[in-house]
Amino acid sequence: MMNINESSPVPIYQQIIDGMRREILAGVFGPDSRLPSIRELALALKVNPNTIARAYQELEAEGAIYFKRGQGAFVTAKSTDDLLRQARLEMAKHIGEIMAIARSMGLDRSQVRKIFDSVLEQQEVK
Amino acid sequence: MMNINESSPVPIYQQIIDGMRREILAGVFGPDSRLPSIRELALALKVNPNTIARAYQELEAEGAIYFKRGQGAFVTAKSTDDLLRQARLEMAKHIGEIMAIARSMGLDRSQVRKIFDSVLEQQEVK
DNA sequence: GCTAGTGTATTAGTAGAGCAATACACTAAA
DNA sequence: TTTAGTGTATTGCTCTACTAATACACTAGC
Repeated sequence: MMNINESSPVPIYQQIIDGMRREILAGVFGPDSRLPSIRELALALKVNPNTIARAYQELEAEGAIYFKRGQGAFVTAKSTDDLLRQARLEMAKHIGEIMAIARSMGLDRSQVRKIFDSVLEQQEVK
Repeated sequence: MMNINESSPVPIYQQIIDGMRREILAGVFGPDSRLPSIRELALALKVNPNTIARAYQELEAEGAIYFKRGQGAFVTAKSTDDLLRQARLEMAKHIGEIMAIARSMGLDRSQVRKIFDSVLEQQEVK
C-alpha cells in the first residue's frame, strides 16, 4: 500500500501518480483490473477526493488507466508499455535540459556523454 | 545584450542568472571586469533593482562574481572554471532525476545508458 | 564634508499552485 | 424507481514564489 509524505515538497497528487505507476508496473494491479475508487483511496490516504481525482485524471491522460462510468478506474491493457514510453519521455526532457546546459557551455555530444558516464558511476543503484 | 521574456514561466531573476553565466562564459565580461551595476541593468531591462540584485547574489553565492563596496560587481578570476563546475552539478541533478525514474521501472545502469544514447542522437546540436 | 554612485533591507501586492468542503450528476444493480 | 456507489464541478482558503515601490546604508572621489 502506497503511503503519503505530508511534509514532502512533492505535491500529494504527484506522490499518488508516482505510487500508482509503480504499483501498476510491479503488477499489484494487472491489466483491466479495478483500482481503488476515488473515495476509497481518499479515505485510506486521509486526503480529499479531488486530490485523488487529479492524480487519476493525469494517469488517464497518459493512457495508464481508463474510467468506466459509475464503476471506477481500471488499468489499461497495454499500460506497462505506455508507462515505459512515458518514462522515456520524462527522461528525454531531462536530457534536453542537460543539452541546453551543455550548449551554453559550448560542449559537444561526446563531451556530454563523458560527463554523463562519470556522473552515472557515482549514482547509487540501490 | 541579454533580453528578458516577460511571458516565460522562467522567473526573470533566473533568466538573468542564465544570461549572465552565458555572457561570462562567452567572454563578454572577462576576469575582473566590471558588470553593469544593479541599477543600470535594472533600467536597461526595465526591471526592479531587487530582481537584478537577487540574480547577482546567486551568482556571487556560486562564486562566479564578487562585489566591491560602492563600486559594483566583478567577474571572478576563476569564474569560467566555477561555471563549468556548476554546470556539471546541474547536469548531475538531472541525471539523478533520470536514475530515479529508471529505478522505479527497474532499469539498471546499462539500460539507462542505452536510452540516454538513443535520445542524445535525436537532439539538435544547433 | 558633499555628492553621486554603489548594494541592501523592508514592506506590500499579485499570481499561481495545492488542497479541501461541499454540492452535483451520472450509472449499475436490486 | 430507488439506492448506493461512481466520478465531477464549484468555490474558497492557504501558502509560497516572484516582483515592485520605497527607503536605507555604505563608499569613492571630488
